[in-house]
Order: sequence, then C-alpha cells, then structure tokens
Amino acid sequence: MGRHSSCVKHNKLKKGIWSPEEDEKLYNYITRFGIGCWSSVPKLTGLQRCGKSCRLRWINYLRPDLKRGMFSQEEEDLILTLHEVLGNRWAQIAAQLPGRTDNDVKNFWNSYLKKKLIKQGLDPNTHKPMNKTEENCTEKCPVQILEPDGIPYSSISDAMRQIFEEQTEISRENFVNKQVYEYDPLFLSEFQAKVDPTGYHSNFLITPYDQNQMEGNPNPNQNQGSGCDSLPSLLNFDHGYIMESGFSNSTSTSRINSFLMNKAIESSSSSSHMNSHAGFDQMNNLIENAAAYSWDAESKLDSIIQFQFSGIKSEEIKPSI
DNA sequence: AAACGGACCAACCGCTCACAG
DNA sequence: ACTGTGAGCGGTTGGTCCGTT
Repeated sequence: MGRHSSCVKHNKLKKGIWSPEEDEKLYNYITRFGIGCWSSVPKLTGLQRCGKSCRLRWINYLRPDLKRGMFSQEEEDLILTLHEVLGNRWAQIAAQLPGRTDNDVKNFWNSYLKKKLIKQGLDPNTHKPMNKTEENCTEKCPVQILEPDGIPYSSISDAMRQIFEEQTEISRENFVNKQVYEYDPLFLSEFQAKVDPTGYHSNFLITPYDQNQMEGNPNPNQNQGSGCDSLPSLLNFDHGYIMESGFSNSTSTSRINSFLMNKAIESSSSSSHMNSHAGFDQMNNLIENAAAYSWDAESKLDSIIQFQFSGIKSEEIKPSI
C-alpha cells in the first residue's frame, strides 16, 4: 500500500511546521466535535493538510493532556526498564507514561538514553554489556520458563516480553485507548530507586537458592551481571503493591507489575516440581535474615518475592494458560 | 562575528493491520 | 477472497537552536 492514500491524492497539501492559525483550527475542531474520521478533518476544518498530518499534530502537540518539559528520573527509569523488555515499541512504552507520546519517548531515547547506555558500555538493544550474549544468559540463568506447550522460552527476555504482551492486551482499554490517561503517581514512584538507571544493575537480591547456584563463583557480581538480571529488574519494583493486594487484580496502573508476579506465582504454585516445604523454610529464613541484616521492610518483601522464583526446585516456571 | 557541528524535536515517510464493502 | 481505505506505528529526515572553534 505504501504511502498513505489521502496524502498521495492531494499533493498540493501543505507540509512542514504548523502555524498557530492551523493549530487553532484543528484544536477548536477536535475539542468541539471530538476525534472521528481523520481523513475528513481537513475538509471540515479547511486545513490544507492531510488527515494523517492532522492526527499527528493532535497526538504529538495539541492534545490537552500532554506533559511538557523534561523527562523525570522516574520516567527515564521506566523507559529503560520497558525498553529492555519491549525493544523499540515506542507506542507501548509511551502508553505507560501518562502525557508522553511515542514520538516523545522515541526522541528522548535516540537523543539521550541510547547514548547514555553506550557510554556505560551497555548495548542499547539488549541493555547488557557489549560483550554479553543471549546464549550466556540462557546458559547461566537458574530459572527456566516454559511456554504453555512445555517448550522453554529461548530466553528470560522472550518470556517476559510474552507475558508483557499478554498483559498489554488485558489492560489495553485502561492504558492505551483512553483519551485522558489516568495518572497513577504510585505507578511511577514504584520504579524509583528499585531500578538502577543503567537498567542493568537492578535490585537483584541474591537468595539462598541463588547462592547455591553461585557456589564456586568467586565473583558474585559476575553472576549478577550474567544478563539474567533483567527479570528481577522487572519483578522487584512492585512488591509492596503486590503483597498488599494479595496478587489480585486492581485498578492501579501498577497492575502491570502485579500481573508479572501473578503469572510467575500462579505458575510456580501449579508446578508439580515445586519444592514447597523448602520454600516455606526459605521464606522464614529470608525474613529473619532480612531483619538480621537490618534490611528495611521493602527489602524483606523483595526477599519474599524473590523466594517465589528461587524456591522452585525444578527451575521451572510455567506460565498459566 | 562567522562557520561549523552536534543535539534536539517536529513532522514526514513507508509499512502493516484492521475493517468494511 | 479480494480490494480499498483509515488508523497506527516505527524509522528517518530536515529545520532550528546552541555551544564551540
């Protein structure tokens, strides 16, 4: 199909920067009649623009709920985290950032975040050190996630991506299609301080199970940087909400995160391979240890959540179907 | 002061997908 | 099943700004 048909037909249409008059015409029209058929907007407004151009101008500039100005640290962290899972799916990433457009996010990524990662020696595509490979991750990661048909996902990132996409479908009406986004400050704040700005050295707690896995490894940091920490970086940030909500559905936008956890926990509990008694012991130990190490309350919860993964003896987490 | 180059960002282009006829 | 159209998305471009030489 190629070029948008309405733009091909009318090659006399104006291009380039929008004038304030054009903006006013479009703004007045949309605020009065709402968003309908974009292709008819030029005719109805008298604008010498194609419908596609009108749509873009509204979405990227005129929409009243747009957030202007610099990206906050929370937004930056969120973009990094989501990009690690979703890749260049700017629209999906932007849908989690109230008031930001895909264009905003894309420009911010290309002009700042991408360079920042490169500067830190991280591959902007994988968010891992330049010399790390996906194979290494699969090889070293102690948790294997199976697809519904029992075939393991090729990597943690693939599994997380799949889970996120399922979630995105579920929450689409709440996140993507709303004209006015419901801003939930909790959602963004939950990312704060839980995710390293690098998107790499996330808050990945080393559980007893992990320590077993790491026996003989003189450098725990090396294990931490095996490329598998992308999973905890997504899972740790919402524990507080999850614990309070009992892993149930909620209207909070942070249910993305609880969804991820629910997925894993449902899966682990349904797994016949889970070593449950060891799991409870580990949980108790973790709480006690957390107190002993003067961890704060959040860290305890982190530990509990982490247990849900680390306690799976069979190294399997089957996503629920 | 002028030239240059990099950063930023608005807008365009080309493609896919969904849907109606 | 096929075709045309509209909507949406990601990649890219080009203009402007600003700092540096």
